Amino acid sequence: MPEAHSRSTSALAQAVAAVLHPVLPAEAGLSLDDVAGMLAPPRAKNMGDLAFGCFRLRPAYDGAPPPKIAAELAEKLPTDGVIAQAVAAGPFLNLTLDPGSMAAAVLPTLARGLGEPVVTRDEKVMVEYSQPNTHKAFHVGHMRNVSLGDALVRLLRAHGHEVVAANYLGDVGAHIAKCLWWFLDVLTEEEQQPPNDGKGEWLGSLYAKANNQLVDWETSAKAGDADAQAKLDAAKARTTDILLKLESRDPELLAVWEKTRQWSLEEFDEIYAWSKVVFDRVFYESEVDEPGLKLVQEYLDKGVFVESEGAIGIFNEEIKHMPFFMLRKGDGTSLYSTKDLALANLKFKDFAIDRSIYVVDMRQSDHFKHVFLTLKKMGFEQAELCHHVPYEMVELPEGAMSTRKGTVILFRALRERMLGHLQEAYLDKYRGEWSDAEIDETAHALALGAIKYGMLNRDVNQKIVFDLEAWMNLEGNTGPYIQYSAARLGSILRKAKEAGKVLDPALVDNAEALRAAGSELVQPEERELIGALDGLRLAVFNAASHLKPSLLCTYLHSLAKAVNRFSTNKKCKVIDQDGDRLQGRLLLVTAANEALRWGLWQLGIPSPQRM
RNA sequence: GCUCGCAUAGCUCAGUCGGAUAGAGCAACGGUUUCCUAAACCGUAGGCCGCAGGUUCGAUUCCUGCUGCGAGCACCA
Repeated sequence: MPEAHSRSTSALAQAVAAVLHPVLPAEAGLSLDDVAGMLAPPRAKNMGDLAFGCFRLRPAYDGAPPPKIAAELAEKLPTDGVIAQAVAAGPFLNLTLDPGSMAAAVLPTLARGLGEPVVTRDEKVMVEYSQPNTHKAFHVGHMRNVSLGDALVRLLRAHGHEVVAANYLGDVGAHIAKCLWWFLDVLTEEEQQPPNDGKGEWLGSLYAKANNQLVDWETSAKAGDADAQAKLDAAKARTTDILLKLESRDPELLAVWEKTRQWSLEEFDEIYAWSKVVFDRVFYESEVDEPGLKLVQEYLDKGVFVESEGAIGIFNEEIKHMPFFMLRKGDGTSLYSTKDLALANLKFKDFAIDRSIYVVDMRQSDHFKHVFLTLKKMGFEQAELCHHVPYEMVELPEGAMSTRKGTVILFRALRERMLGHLQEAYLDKYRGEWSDAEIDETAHALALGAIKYGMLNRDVNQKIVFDLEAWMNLEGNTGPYIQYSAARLGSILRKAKEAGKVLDPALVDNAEALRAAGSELVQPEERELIGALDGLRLAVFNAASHLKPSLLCTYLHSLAKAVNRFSTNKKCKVIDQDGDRLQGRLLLVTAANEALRWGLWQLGIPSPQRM
């Protein structure tokens, strides 16, 4: 029976609910799942494994106070199965569970391996993310979007959806015109040669120079500088000329555009490969600019769109503070908005999706409200199925990133600095002992852990202040901390195997043996770890259904803490055990190792075997 | 001005459906290694959950108003 790796209730809660539910009065009207959903870990560890709040039972008990209900339930509850002890504590019923039952309920599914996602839901979802512009630099800010979009793709798949991961590259538009203006009119033929390495970044620097020059001229012109005004006007005329030629596919310009665009695309491919991000479909703005303009003309003729100050657009009065949504510029060229109309159409037509998610920063919230509203007014009913996932910006300690001020951290510099630091601080000590390839691979995995976890471990509507030094510290609540706790578990399994001690593969399917092995897991750290592992599916469920990977981050950090408490405690050693206790601990370590690695991978973070 | 977001420990942040004594990380102080990885673990200290009302048996959580910070608001994407 295929099953998505996410559930709204945990395995332990379900096992307990099966015993608790029959004891509750039918008048309470609670289903088995309701009861399971009301069970949660108690406030403090010494209160037991699960707690049941009796507040909602009040009406069924003629309004009796919850503490009295809890006391009554504690009396009635059978304690010879999964529930070993039931104690009323105020309005709560605190339950201590039988170790063998806990282990049997939680560990086998994890120890078997969670594997690849299975489609269990009807809703097919497209997640569009990344959307970098060609001819512009790729920097840390873009990494938040990539990390977030990729994690959402993975989480929705784990949640049981069929997902189309889509990218949408900005390969046409005003920024291209500015870059090509600089490239063609300012650079000499000799200067037009890009470096062998980092062609895309080099192109981005040309765009930055062009843009800075235009801003400078504009500033001077406003201050009354006639010369600057003349230069600005000329440049603007030229960029418009380039833009028009680009949209009409002028052969000469097209050749330059194709050549330079390719430099950026190659760099993006390299970045995505390093980031372990894969797209099922890449859309290009260049494939929707013409269809977009056609749509604008069509709906202008139909009277849905109107002309205003030379531009074409629509007045969406629903958005009071800025009702006019421009769809075609006065010079006849297209805008981001123009292309978004055609793109939405294309997505639904080509992929038969049921839901379309746009991962784009929060500043575009009004834009997408306009897009979806406009689509609806055009009679495109599927606009209802479009959904913008906004997120806050990434800033530097000294303030917002600015290409102009040169304060951006470009991707390549970020990568090199992280890899260099990780090797020097943690991995160089293994030189000679490990192969260079393994050291490189481990540094790569840790760098991904640091940057992705850093970007994801924060609610989407919180700003991130990116402090490279702090993130490279790798202490505390970080990706590498979680990777480290998994590596330790891997190390335990590896050393146990060397000592000839392995998990009996038949154990996970043998109820009797499971109970016997599980009953040995009585140390507080072991019980706590089983309880923590029980939360994995719920964490994935919440992260996927709320589209918030940060929820999984928070869970994995608490799981890693439980793992490290177990690994550190000498009373929980594995290798010096035998028999049922050895099997119980091997089962626990195997399950925890799988949970951590699988959980991290749902965030796009690989786990090194050792570190 | 209008719209949206944020405000919780010294700093950076969690806090599921409104429920027990509001939790982590960093920084500070003290402790743990005859080592299944000290990138770890344990302990101490640290709080007007921005302010004022409202709803509720119960509010950090929901509602209203206010204050502070940030972002967006016509030819950029």
